[in-house]
Amino acid sequence: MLKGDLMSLPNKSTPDLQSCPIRDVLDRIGDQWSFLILLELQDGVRRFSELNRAIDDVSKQMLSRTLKRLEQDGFVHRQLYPEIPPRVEYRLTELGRSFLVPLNALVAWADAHHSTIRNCRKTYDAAP
Amino acid sequence: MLKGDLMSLPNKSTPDLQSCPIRDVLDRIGDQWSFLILLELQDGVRRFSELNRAIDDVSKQMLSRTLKRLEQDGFVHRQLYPEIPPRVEYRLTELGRSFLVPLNALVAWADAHHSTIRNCRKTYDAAP
DNA sequence: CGGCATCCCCAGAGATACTG
DNA sequence: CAGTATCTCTGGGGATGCCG
Repeated sequence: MLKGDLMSLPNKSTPDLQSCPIRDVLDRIGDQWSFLILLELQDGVRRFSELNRAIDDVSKQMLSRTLKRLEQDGFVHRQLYPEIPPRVEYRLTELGRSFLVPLNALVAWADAHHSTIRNCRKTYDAAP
Repeated sequence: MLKGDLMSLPNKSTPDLQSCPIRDVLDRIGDQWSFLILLELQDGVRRFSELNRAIDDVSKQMLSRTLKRLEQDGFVHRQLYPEIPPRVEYRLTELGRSFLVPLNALVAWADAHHSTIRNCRKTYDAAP
């Protein structure tokens, strides 16, 4: 039952975080914006400003940084049209699309269990 | 295709992060330790010190804080045995176990695509 | 329009020490 | 053993402004 995968989690004797797949991946896309961008791109191509508007509480600074990292890791493809004014389009790569599967599973789980979690918090906080 | 779920992602007009399930959930378990703890607990009951040893680069400070949050959110059950010296056992709740499904999907994905990602980074960084 | 550079600031992680 | 308390400090994110 994923024993093999878990064995590749050994924090023991592997001070290098990069060597642990899940830690390496989550350190990159576990931030506040990455997954929102990926979800936004799942419907197709988006321009920078479109993403900025779609995720309305992200600054263009963070959007820029996050997109660059996603591009760097191969989740996203960046296409520049050298027009004036410049136009840039972002789309998911094959890798990025494949990531949508586990990501959407997570979204579905969160959606299904959110109210339960919120109730747990209330109960917990109500206790002395 | 999960359109319904995506519509519940609207950052627009919902300044309250709590109201977005996936953001709320990921803000809590998207940190560096939560998912490692959950994975460690999937094999059964663990004592505090066992977790501390299993995840060898977590401080007991952070382990304690993270466990408390996981308990608060209902992922983990904490059982105190009032002995001397004290003994505390942690185990997954039903909710916690259900979360293992999407989590393990993510682990499997990371495991399968980690080398691809690392190659992408190299290629990207090599480019001028 | 897209995106860096710069400055600032604070939540959060580490270190250390103490307690039931 | 299983935490909590306090302090410190850093790095990641916001705000602002400039550039091609």
